[in-house]
Amino acid sequence: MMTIGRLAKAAGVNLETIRYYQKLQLIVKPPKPKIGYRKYSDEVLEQLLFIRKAKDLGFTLNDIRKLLSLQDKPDVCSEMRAATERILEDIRTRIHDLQNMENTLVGLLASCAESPDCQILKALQVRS
Amino acid sequence: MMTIGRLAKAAGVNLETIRYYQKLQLIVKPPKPKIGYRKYSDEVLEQLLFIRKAKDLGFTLNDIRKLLSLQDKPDVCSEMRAATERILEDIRTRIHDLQNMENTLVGLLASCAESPDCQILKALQVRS
DNA sequence: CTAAACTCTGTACCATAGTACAGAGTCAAG
DNA sequence: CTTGACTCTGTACTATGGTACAGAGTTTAG
Repeated sequence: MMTIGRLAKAAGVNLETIRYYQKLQLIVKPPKPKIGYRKYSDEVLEQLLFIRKAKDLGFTLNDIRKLLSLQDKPDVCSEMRAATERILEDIRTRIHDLQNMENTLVGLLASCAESPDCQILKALQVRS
Repeated sequence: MMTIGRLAKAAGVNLETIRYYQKLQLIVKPPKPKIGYRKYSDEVLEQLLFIRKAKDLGFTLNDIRKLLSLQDKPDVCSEMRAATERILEDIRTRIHDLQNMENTLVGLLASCAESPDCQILKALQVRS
């Protein structure tokens, strides 16, 4: 059991971020004793580390809230797979969009090298 | 010359978006006559269409402000190339990061298919 | 026992890219 | 000449993911 400052250090996140996650219902806010500070268990620490890992994998906080809620359900695995597949789909779409942009920009740079006029500017301009 | 409502329709953007771009100094806010409404030229319309195209290519509004300011400079082409190359770099980094996420998620889904336990959950959890 | 360090609560602020709305002024059609 | 549509100004709100800070209460080390 620890106070919020130690929890933040242990999890490697900003103290304010923990309060923010509490507001978003990602983690539970332990009841405040009449006198003294809230106490946090190792379970909350593990949840914070879970959140960090999931974030690194591209899950949004909204995704993560769902993932955390799934952990208590009986059919965890299939729901987890579904959530993961949805996120994978999304990541692939983003990659595809970015590759389209990449190709367009590469084409613009190539045409720019061949001509004295600024082809990039021309491509963006309506009157040209 | 047209009023802001017609300009918005012609450019295919929300009227409030035009005011927002004015606030960000992306486009010039014409002086308000003592009586009557502001008048917008075709030049502003072209700038709005320019902004839309540049946004589709992945330029941020901040990038676009710089691009618009470059149009008046003598050495447009080289500055335009530099800006474009910078954005291309950025897009490639983003693609790379997303591909890493994609690989990790694909690996998780594959391991999940082989085991009755939820490998995705295990991968995210600290205690496991 | 006192003072520094920490916590609690509430609120405001950052970037990004807008959207919405109130209240006052103005324009245009019937 | 009135009424509905449009514009102007300023401010607040949306989502996302936080960060910062004031002022009050609490804990802990010296």
